[in-house]
Amino acid sequence: MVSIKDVARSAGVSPQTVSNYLNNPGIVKASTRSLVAAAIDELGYTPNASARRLRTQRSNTIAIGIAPVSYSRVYDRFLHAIATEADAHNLRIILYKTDSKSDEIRQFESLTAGGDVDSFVLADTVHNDPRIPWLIEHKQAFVLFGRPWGESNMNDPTVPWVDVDGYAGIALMTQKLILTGHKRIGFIGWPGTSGTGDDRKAGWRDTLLAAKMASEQQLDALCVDALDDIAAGHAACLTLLERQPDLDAIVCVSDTLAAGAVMSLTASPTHNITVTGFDNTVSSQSFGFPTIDQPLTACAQEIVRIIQQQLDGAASHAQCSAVPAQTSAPVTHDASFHGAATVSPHSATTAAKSDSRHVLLTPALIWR
Amino acid sequence: MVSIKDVARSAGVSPQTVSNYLNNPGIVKASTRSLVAAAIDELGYTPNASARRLRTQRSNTIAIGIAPVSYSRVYDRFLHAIATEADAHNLRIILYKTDSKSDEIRQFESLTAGGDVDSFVLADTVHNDPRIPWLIEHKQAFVLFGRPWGESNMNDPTVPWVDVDGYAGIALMTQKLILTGHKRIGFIGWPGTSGTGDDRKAGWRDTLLAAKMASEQQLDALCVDALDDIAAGHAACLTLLERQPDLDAIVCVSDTLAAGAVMSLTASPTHNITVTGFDNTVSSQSFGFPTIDQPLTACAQEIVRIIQQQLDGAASHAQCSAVPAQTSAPVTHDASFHGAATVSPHSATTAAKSDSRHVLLTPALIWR
DNA sequence: CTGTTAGCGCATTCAA
DNA sequence: TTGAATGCGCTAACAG
Repeated sequence: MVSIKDVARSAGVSPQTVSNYLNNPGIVKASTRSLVAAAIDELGYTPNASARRLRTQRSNTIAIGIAPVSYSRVYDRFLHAIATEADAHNLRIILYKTDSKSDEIRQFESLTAGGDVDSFVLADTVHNDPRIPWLIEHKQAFVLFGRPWGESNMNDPTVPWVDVDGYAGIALMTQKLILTGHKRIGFIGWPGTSGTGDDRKAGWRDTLLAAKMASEQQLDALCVDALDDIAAGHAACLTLLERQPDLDAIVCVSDTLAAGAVMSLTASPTHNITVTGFDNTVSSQSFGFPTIDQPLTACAQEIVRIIQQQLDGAASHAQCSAVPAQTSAPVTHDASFHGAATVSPHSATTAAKSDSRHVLLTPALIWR
Repeated sequence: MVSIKDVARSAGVSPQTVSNYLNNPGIVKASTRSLVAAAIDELGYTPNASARRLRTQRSNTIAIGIAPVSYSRVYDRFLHAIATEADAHNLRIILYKTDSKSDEIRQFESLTAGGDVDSFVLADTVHNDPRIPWLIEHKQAFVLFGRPWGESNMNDPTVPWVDVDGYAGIALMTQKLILTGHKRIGFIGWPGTSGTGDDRKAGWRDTLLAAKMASEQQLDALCVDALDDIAAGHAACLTLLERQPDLDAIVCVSDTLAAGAVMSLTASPTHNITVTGFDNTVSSQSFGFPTIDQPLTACAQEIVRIIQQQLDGAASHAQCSAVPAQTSAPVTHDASFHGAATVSPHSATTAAKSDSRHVLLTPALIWR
C-alpha cells in the first residue's frame, strides 16, 4: 500500500504538503502542486479511507436498508439513483438488511456504534414509525424517503423527508381522463390505511368532486380495494364493472393492479375502458396503459442534498444542535394544502434550488 | 465517543486487556473478563470500526453493484439475502452504482483504492466479462454470482463463482410436464446468446430429446424467442400456437414471458395449455402457473462462505497467493456434465458443506 | 495473565 | 508557503 509518505518522498516534499495538496490545494504553491500531482499519478496513490475517517471522525457514509420483499416496485431504481447521487458527492453507501422495524433498529445500533454511518435513509415510512424516535433520541442524522404520516412529525423540521406527491400524480391523471372525455372514472386502491395509498386515493376523489363528476355518496360505489397483485386487480376490476357497468375509466393505485384490470378487460372486449397505473413499470410499457413516473433521481438528489447539509452543519458548529426552525410549508392531508402545493418544488430543476427539509416532488404523467 | 481507554480506566485494567477481551477473550482471566464486560456495558462502549480497520488493514467489507435497471427480477431478493448473510458474518456491504461494465471498473478503482473493500460480488456476468481480468490483474478478491461464460474461466479456481443451475431447473420442469401427460411442449426463450438463456433452453431441449418427445428437426419449430416483457410473451405465444396448434404446454424462460403467454391464452380459452415460468415472482403467484424458485439464500450463503475463505486465507498466509488448484467438477455446456451434476450441491443443506469455489445450486420446482 | 511500547495513515495544530 | 510534532482508536508484539 502506497501512503502519503511515499508520495512525499517521491515528490521531495514533506507528508504534510501532500496532505495539504489533497485537502486544501489553494495553500500550496503551484509549482509544488504539480510536483505532488506527478508523484501521486506515478505511484497511483489514493488516500486510505479508514485513516482519514479515524482522523476526521467522519465517515462520509450513508446507510440504507433492504427488506426481504421490497415495499415498492421501484426500490431497485431508487437504490441506483441514490448510489449515483452519493457517488457524485463522494459518499459511500452501506446496505443493511431490515426484516422488520425492530430489526432495523437493531441494525441502527450496530451501525451507529462503529461510527461508520453519518446518516440513514429510511424508506417505507408508516404511521408512528418507531425508527424516528429512536434516531432522534440517539442523535443520529437521517432522512426519510416518504412522509412521516403521524401528524406531529410531518411539519417537524428535525424530521427531514423527501417524498413523491402521489396525490398530485393521481389528480393529474384523473384530470387528464376528464379532459379526454371520460365521464365515469373508477378507482382501485389498496386496503387498510397506508399513508401512501390514502394520499393517492384522495387525489382521485378530490378531482372528481371538484369537477362535479360524482357526489360524495357516489364515490364509495366507484372505488374498490385490492391487495397489490395482478389477480386481485383482475378481480377488483370485475367487481367494479358489475357495480358500475357504465365505467369508462379506472384509475389504479399501482401498475400491478392496472395490469390485472387490463387483463380482465381484454378477456371481455365489449367494454371500452381506459385503465391507468402508477410507477411506470415494465407492465405499463408492455400493455401500453398510461401511468405515473416517480421522479426517483430528483428524490435521490434532494435526499443527498439534505444529508450533505447535515454533514456540513455538524462540521461547522457543534452548537448547531438546535436546528433553526425552518418554517417549511405546512403539510397536511386536506385539499387546501394540496391546492397550495406549488410551494414545494415541482420538478427536479426547481427542487435543486430548495433548501427545505421537507420536499414533495410531483411525479410525471405518462400518457399512452 | 467512548474509547477503549475509558473502558480500561472504568474497569481498572489496561487498554490492552480490554482489547484482548474483545478479540481473544480466552486469554483473559474470568474475573477480569466480567469486570471488563461490566464496564463496557455501563459505558455503552462499541469499538470504532475505522480505527480497527486502520490497525488491522482489513475492512471486512464486501461491495456489490446496482444497475440502472436490475438485470434480474429477483435482484432485490438477492440483495436482501446477501445483506442477511453478511450481517451474520459481521461483514458490511457497500453498494455502488454500475451504469455499464466499464463504469463498474471505474468504481473498482475508487473502492479498492480507499482500501475499504475486501471482496466484490459481481452479478450479470457476460461472455468474456471485462471485469474479471481487471480484478485478477489488480489482485482484488471477488466472487461471481453467475458463471463466467467464457470457456477458459469456467474451471479456473482463481475465478470463484456461485450460480443457479437453470439447465437443471428447466429440465425438472419439462420432466414434470412429461410425467403429467403433456405430449407437445414448446419453449419461449430469450433472443441472442445470453449464457443464462442458452443454459435454460438446453434444459428443455435435452429433456425432450432424451424422452424422444421431439426430434432435432422438430425442436426449432417448437421454440421461439422474445424480449423479456409481457407483450413480447403474449406475441410469442400466439406465434407458437399458430405454428404448432397441438401444443399442450409451453415452458417459458421467465415469469414475465409466462405471464404474457397466460394472458394470450386467457383471451382465447379454446386451448388447454399449461404454461410455466421461472423466478417465482408475484406474477406466478397471481396467475397460478408453475415456476422455478431460485435458491437465493443458499447462493448468498455460498458467496459469503467463499469470501470468508478469501479473508481467512489472506490473514493466515501472504504467500498463499497461488491458490491450490482445487480440482472442481468440470463445468461445460454439454449434457454429460449436466448428467453428472450431482457432483455439485443440490440443496442448501448439502451445499453448505462444500468448500468448492464453483458452486452450482439446483432451484426448486414450484408446481401449482 | 497483564501492562508497556509502538505504529497503522492521515490531518490539524503550531513553528520556521 | 512548508515542515515538525501530536494524536484519532485500536491491536500486535513483546516484556513483566
